[in-house]
Amino acid sequence: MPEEIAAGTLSAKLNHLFGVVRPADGDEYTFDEVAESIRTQGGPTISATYLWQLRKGLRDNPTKRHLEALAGFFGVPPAYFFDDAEAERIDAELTLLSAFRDAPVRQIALRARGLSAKSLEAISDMVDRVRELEGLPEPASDAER
Amino acid sequence: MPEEIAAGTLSAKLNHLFGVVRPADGDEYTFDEVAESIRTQGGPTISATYLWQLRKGLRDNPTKRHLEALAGFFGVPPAYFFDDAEAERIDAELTLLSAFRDAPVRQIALRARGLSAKSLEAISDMVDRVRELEGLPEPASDAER
DNA sequence: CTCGCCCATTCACATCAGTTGGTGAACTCG
DNA sequence: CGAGTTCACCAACTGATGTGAATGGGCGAG
Repeated sequence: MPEEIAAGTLSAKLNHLFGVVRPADGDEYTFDEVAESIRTQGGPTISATYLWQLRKGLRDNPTKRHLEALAGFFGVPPAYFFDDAEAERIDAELTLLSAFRDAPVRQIALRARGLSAKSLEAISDMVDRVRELEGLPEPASDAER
Repeated sequence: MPEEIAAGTLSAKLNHLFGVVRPADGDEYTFDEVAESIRTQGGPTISATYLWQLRKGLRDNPTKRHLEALAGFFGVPPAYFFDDAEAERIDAELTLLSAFRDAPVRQIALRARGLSAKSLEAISDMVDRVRELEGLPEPASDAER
């Protein structure tokens, strides 16, 4: 039985990339080839062994420069290695962004800035009550994670 | 004279983020606060000292997990630290978003979403009145351009 | 002024990211 | 069949990343 690889891990992503981006002749890139290619294309040194460790999941948590190099080689944005883990957070971000496109909401937020904690709390309560009055559902809290 | 910081470096970006995303009372986050906050919000441990080193540019090349944590704290996608173009684009939004960075304010904004125009107006008026009560100046209108 | 606190900065050190130098299995070509 | 290559895989080590504990400056309270 092949070793389990949890989805969304760096290991899984690298594995996928190796499978998908291949040299002209059909077979997967070899660890040495990738290492060599990265080095010659001006990237940082990266050992074939280390590539193997990353793909196997023995090492996760590479540094910024190595992530850049890997992303560069496989032709994906560096975000590719983060997205899944950060998907939720980015979603939250998008929710925020869409909220502030609503002009009146934005205006309120801008003006609420700098108010005392007490006042903010009062206003927050009031918004909730009005929300209830208008029959809107509980909004997704922005806390968590 | 302040030390030169080359544009586009991690140092520069962090520096910018510190300047832009601030706690409720106007001053910048302290290194301890950031470290503490990241830790309590389930992130990896990160020392105040290390944050300082990164900001100062004495260390670049943090690991994946630390990048995730930093991005998470400042509310930017991890790509912010990689792609310069992306960083600029996000910066533009960030300025506006800075109002929402203040957790309570953000909460209000999220909950105000979807309310009727009438309710929004009422709340807006209320905010203005409280603002006046607390002796805050007229906020910069977010109108136009 | 002086005590206490908070904060940036410094430095000595520990931990873990990343490398070096292997072993053997599989595959090629005499 | 061997001798030579090439590859995944392993393990012991090196050094950069990241930490903790100490230093010193700034600032408000008493």
